[in-house]
Amino acid sequence: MSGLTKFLMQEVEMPLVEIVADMEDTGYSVDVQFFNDLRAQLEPKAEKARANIRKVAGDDDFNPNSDKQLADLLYKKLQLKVLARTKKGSPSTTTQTLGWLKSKHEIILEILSLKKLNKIISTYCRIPDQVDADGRLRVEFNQLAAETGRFTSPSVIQTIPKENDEYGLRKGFCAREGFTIVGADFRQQELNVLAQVSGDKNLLKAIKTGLDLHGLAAIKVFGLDCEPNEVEAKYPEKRGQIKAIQFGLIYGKTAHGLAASLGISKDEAQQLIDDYFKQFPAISKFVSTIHRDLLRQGYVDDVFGRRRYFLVVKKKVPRKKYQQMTEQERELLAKIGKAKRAAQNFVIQGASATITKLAMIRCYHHITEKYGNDIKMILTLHDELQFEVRDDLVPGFAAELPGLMCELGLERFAFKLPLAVEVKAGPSWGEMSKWKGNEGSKDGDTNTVKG
DNA sequence: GGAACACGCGCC
DNA sequence: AAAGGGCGCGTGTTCC
Repeated sequence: MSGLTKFLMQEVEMPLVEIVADMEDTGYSVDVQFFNDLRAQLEPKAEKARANIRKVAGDDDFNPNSDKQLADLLYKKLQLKVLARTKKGSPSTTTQTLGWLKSKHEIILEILSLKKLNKIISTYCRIPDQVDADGRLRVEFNQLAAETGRFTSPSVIQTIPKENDEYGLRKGFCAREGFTIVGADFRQQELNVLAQVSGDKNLLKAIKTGLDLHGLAAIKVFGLDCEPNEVEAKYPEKRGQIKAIQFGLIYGKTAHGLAASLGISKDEAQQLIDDYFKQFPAISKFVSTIHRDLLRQGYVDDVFGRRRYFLVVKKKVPRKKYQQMTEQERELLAKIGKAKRAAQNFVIQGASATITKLAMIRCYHHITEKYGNDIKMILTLHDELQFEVRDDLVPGFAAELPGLMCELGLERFAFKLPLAVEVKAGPSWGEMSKWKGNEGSKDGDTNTVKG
């Protein structure tokens, strides 16, 4: 297997094999009635929306699922302004674009509603067909599909709308009689990883305080005069800008992209980034080191030794002005830009994925030794694990989880601070609430364990 | 008729 | 000049 060191192979991926097999075997208990009722409720709605759209299109065979037909309706028949295009140049029909257009014609809302209904009907209302006779849904968790080392799983798991979605789909995934779902997610896992692998003292200090990270960074960058936890209320736009920068670091966002998403000029966005890097110099250095290594080597390694190759960067870029480049040369330049962003993301996402995998191993062995089949791991989702726990064991296990997930022996990989997790429990995936097991400790430090 | 591709959606 | 990483999958379109 390429890109895997001895450590990753022997201490991470191989030990996970039996764990994944067990988790796949166990499955997730599903409320079949919930999804069947939902289908009965949503299908007439979708049918009505479809009929209304066809009336406006003036065509009984009009297919709203076809982006081509949709574009013809919006931009030819209704003469709406083309605000965005697809990669290949067709007029865009995405939810975002429709959102910009929704005041221009009443049918837009109907189209948006139908898109959502179709997705739920075709993806989630089909769950009952896949549920086994014992009422459990068993899916594959693919351990090595993602370049970054993350798990992948089918869309019903990986893209299920969040609990505040109007249809409450996560409520359909529940614990069986006498059991409770207990979940734990690493708090701001990727930002935490970024702080630790870059070694930025200021960001580490911010994490150590356990306060609002974006708020604290905003205070530093803008020199605000308030407490970190007050920033959200007092300077929401400033906090939003910092949040965009900090997530942009994880995704490799450029000044141009930041400008677009914040609605400011490119110069202002660049100034914001410069100001941020001034306060967090080690992060600045970290990012440029990644880019340098990528261009020199054609690959980058994360802190655990996971490697990702980007061989396109080894190709020669002609020293020409953009206007004088051929189509191919421009494409090459774009690909190298993409590789830089992906490499920057890889070292963070990859390390985060390994941490979650190590936590799974730790939890699994503890559970099997101590609880047998009374607690089962049932789900892994990027920065989160879920368990089905016999009701009477919930308090004890919830108290153990932070230690299990955060004491991973990461010191030898440059992790100086303990990670933190938040534990939740409830009757279903959609109805978990924060587990308050650490009465008395101050909010930000709850569930934090020395690692 | 089916494979391969493009697009779009929603999650972390 | 382009301009946010990683996915899975449903649907439509294109091509053989």
